[in-house]
Amino acid sequence: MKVSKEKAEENRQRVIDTAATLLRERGIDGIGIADLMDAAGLTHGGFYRQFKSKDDLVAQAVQRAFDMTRADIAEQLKMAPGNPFEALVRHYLSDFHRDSIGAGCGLTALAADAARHEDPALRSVFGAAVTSYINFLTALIPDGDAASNRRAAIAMLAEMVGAVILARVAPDRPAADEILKAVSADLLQKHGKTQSA
Amino acid sequence: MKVSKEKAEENRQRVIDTAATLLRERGIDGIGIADLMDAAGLTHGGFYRQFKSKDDLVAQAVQRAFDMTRADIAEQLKMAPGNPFEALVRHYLSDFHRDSIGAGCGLTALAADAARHEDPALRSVFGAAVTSYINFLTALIPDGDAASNRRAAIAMLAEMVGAVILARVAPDRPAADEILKAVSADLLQKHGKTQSA
DNA sequence: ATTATCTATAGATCTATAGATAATGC
DNA sequence: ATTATCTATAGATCTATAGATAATGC
Repeated sequence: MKVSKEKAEENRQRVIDTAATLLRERGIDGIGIADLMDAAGLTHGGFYRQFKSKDDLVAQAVQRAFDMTRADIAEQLKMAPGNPFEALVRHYLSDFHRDSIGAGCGLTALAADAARHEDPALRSVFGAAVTSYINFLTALIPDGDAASNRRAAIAMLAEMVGAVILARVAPDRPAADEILKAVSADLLQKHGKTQSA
Repeated sequence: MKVSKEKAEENRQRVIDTAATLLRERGIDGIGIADLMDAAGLTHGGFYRQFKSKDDLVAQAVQRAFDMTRADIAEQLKMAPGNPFEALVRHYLSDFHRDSIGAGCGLTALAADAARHEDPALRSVFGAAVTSYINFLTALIPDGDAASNRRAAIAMLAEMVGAVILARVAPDRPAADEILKAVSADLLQKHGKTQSA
């Protein structure tokens, strides 16, 4: 039953990865420790040697989700070196992002959940993610001076997060498509890019 | 123990009203029927004579939340007859809206939750709310032709919903203020209004 | 000897139902 | 007689813990 230290750490990481996905898919209150450990291939009794509490895991798993999204975005931008702004907009507002809650941005999946939870570690992870997104987008906007770029970055982040959330509850597929396309076009136009059809 | 038909209907409405608030505050999985009925001044056993299931109540309560927000917005616009667009933006992006999840727009409080629930009645309520918001905002935008106004309305809704959600998980109060102010300024500027300081 | 994981369970929830009660509405 | 609400409970969860087990790491 016991495994090597190395394997134990690997198991712990797999629990965090599994939770990062399942939490986004089902919400913080929507996944229990037994189901989660089962999905990671372990029994639920072993959970409390690796994590202090469910809140402890949730904070770590949400951090992991943001780290994975950040790496994913960096990779996407590397694949489109000429126009990182447009690449980001198209990636964030893609059908894939709308349809893959468990692999998508933690702000779209869990920010409303997090706003209700008081755990300081979790709140801190979300606060840092918002700050980090705003700084990242500010640097990506080519238009003007620092203050107006920061303002535009905040508006852009709100618009993208809102668009994905709304697309996920739109009445049907065409309505969801319309939301993502309208917001893509708005952002690309606002920052001086010609929109494609 | 039994009450009049009139009183029973009043009790049922109070349960829906109570749920409309508590669901927004605590999330769909965050409030149980016992607590809910207790908050409405009834015992939880009586619940199932009035509602088919928890899902049944949730759909009705979320509809009630949207109805209340719609009435609230109508009242706000009536108080600022000269400039309904600006009045809406300032109202939606107010500190009050950010701090009052239980009285605020259902899209900011529960859309991410709803995206995970498969109950058709609930999905239908959200789909209708998105459609209704878009049509309402389209009529409010003064700028141009129907197609571009609709696109701008979608972008505006996404931006406002995203801004309130982000402000609720911002790292601190100044950061939350900055988000609401930046998005207010962006929307008022975009549609030809001079922003006030 | 230590410890990562297991089985088993405590105690607190949760949704939903059964049957009793007592006031309404005929 | 009907029925809105009550008390009580079934059965399924949930978080967390206790103690056993067996492989690692000394």
